Amino acid sequence: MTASPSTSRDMASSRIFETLKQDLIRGRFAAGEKLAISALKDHYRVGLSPLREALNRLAAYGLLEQVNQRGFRVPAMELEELDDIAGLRAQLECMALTQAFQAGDSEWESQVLAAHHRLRRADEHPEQVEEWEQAHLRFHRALLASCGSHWLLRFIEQLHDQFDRYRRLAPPNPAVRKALDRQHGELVELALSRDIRAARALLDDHIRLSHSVARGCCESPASDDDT
Amino acid sequence: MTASPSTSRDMASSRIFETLKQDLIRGRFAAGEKLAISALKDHYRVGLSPLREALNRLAAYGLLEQVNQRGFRVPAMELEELDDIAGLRAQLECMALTQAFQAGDSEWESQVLAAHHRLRRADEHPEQVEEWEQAHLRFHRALLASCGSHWLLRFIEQLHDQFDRYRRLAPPNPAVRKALDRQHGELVELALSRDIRAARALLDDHIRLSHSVARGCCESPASDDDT
DNA sequence: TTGAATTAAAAAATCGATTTTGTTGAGATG
DNA sequence: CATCTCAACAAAATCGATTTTTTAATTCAA
Repeated sequence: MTASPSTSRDMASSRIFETLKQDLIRGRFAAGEKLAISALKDHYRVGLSPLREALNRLAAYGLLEQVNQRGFRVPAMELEELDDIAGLRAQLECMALTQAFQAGDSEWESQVLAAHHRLRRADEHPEQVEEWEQAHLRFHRALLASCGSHWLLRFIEQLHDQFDRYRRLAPPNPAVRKALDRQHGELVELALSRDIRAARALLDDHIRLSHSVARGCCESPASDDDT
Repeated sequence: MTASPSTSRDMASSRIFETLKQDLIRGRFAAGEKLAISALKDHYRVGLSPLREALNRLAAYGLLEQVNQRGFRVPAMELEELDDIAGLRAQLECMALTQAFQAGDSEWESQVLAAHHRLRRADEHPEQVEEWEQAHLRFHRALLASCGSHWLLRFIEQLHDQFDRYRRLAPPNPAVRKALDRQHGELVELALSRDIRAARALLDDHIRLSHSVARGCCESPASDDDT
């Protein structure tokens, strides 16, 4: 983790927000589940006020739904919505990629290379899923970082989080995963050579391929795991 | 207002959220201003908990900034950001327009016509600014409503709110306003005839023109007005 | 037996008070 | 004279209790 230089310990509400956000993306809660607030309070060992503030933020972000006078629930997962998310993600990321290639300087190139290196390292430890997930997110972030549009990056991040919520539920597919990994390397090369056309096509393919994997999320009986 | 059939009175936090959202977009607070929470509490006559929940939602939505341990502040207004917002808005709305034209049925056509009619009616009462603003927002919403992408519409709405925050601060320009109004009518015609190419060009122009007006937000000494 | 009405239990939303943290300015120190 | 320290203050964040609303269970009448 590159962030938080010990000087800035943040509020309880921010901590619980991050924790809940990750748990929602990781699929720790069932889709459509109604969240029992006092149960969350006990489980995460936080007070009611910070917890409710975090829930409100998550609802505004789209990772929870707030129903009038009856609390919060985890959004349902529907293939139709996944298709929407993936399609829009492809369009927005291709848009950002073009701008990133046009505006990117050598500092950007370095960051992309560095992020890719960390991703490959994370690949070597398949047991540390969360490390890989973080490195993967950061690689895609680095690739588009120089696009110059704060709001575009913001929306892409939001879509990525939504997308991952589906993808993480889908059964892994080693063959496809290998192809996806290869594409990461190819994206780096195309970034360095500033081949916009080829890179757009590749990124579009990349998201499409990942999308096809994520679509498996609604089949398997969600074999649970981990900590 | 078409919503809320008396049966569903919503929570204090939702009410204060809507009120604050509107006040932020209308420019009732100075850009960069730090919000004094207890002052807000007194002014809006609400408790601390619902108020804080509303502030958290607004921060997640992008209409406020939350600073670590020192409360909330109104985001600064920068021309650079306005350009970002307007540019992205143009791209996303043109994207949505294309899809809306392809998927729109006769019900959609009716809604567009109806929304346009209300907008023209609102035009006749220049003193009721808020009525016009609402009708205007709803017209643009209706035009894209049939695009089929929940998330695209969501982002467009968010950008529209951000854009209006700048536009509302800019001095009015009756000549340009007239041109913009004319474009609304032309958009309706192009929608009915499904002329995607022309409509895209027109919508792009429309946003660009509105953008040029909004850019005046940083010059004038913000002569205040209304209620 | 069904179904509307009542009420008891549970959960969410809100309030008022407390704790924690950041800010300011007076006085001490170099 | 500038800078540092520390107390007093102000503001934000959090807690625990109360109020409001929903949900479920149960009763009573048709």
